[in-house]
Amino acid sequence: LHEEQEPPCPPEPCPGAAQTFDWMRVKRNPPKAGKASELGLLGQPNAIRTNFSTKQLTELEKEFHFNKYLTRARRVEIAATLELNETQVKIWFQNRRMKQKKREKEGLAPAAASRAAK
Amino acid sequence: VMILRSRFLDARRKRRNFSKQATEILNEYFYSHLSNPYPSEEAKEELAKKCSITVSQVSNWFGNKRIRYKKNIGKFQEEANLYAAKTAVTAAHAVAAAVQNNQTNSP
DNA sequence: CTGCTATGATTGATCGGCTG
DNA sequence: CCAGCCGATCAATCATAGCA
Repeated sequence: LHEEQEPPCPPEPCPGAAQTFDWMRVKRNPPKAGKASELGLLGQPNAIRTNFSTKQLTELEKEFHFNKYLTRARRVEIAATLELNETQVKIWFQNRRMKQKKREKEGLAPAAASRAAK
Repeated sequence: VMILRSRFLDARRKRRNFSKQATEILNEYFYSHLSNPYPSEEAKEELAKKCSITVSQVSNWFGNKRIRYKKNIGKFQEEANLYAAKTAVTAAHAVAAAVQNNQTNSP
């Protein structure tokens, strides 16, 4: 357990002045997903989180069980079929793999928790 | 519209609030590391054990806490001061020990 | 019971680092 | 040099818990 104390005011309690640290200023660039073509108007960066339909999720899930990883060809095919861009399909698989790993890890911890304990 | 987004009522999303003490521990860590509230994987495991929750839950907690804190710093000011004071006591003990150990050699 | 806020979890997408 | 992946995180949203 480490800690690099870099406080601008270590000795002074700084009453009611919780400063603003860098992490509080972090701002993510708005999502650029979606298609500019379907937006007659450009300028407005589609900065909205895409809501996948149940049908799209079902197909993606089905494909995932077939292959955890996509080939370029398969990705293009799926993107076209589901009306999503390749990036969205690629990202979906990436997130899905992480989700899978997370599930596996948690599904095998609650039961066993005594050996390496100490 | 049925709001089919029901996601099948995510059975697992039937949460329970964490225990008062677990929240206490998490907040203590958060506010004592306010300059960088990003616990390492090891720290998360330790917190998870102390709070009797999973590492993922610790991650979720910090993720939500960071976002919500910076979204409205003012709303957490009270809480921040409360924990700041608490950790200050801990720090005071350390300082006291240091002083005591330092009084032997003073010009 | 009604309404609103607090909070844990989920997830599409971003960020930085590493790699073939 | 560059696209895809990983791991962590963000940010918005969902659904319930909790309280007046």
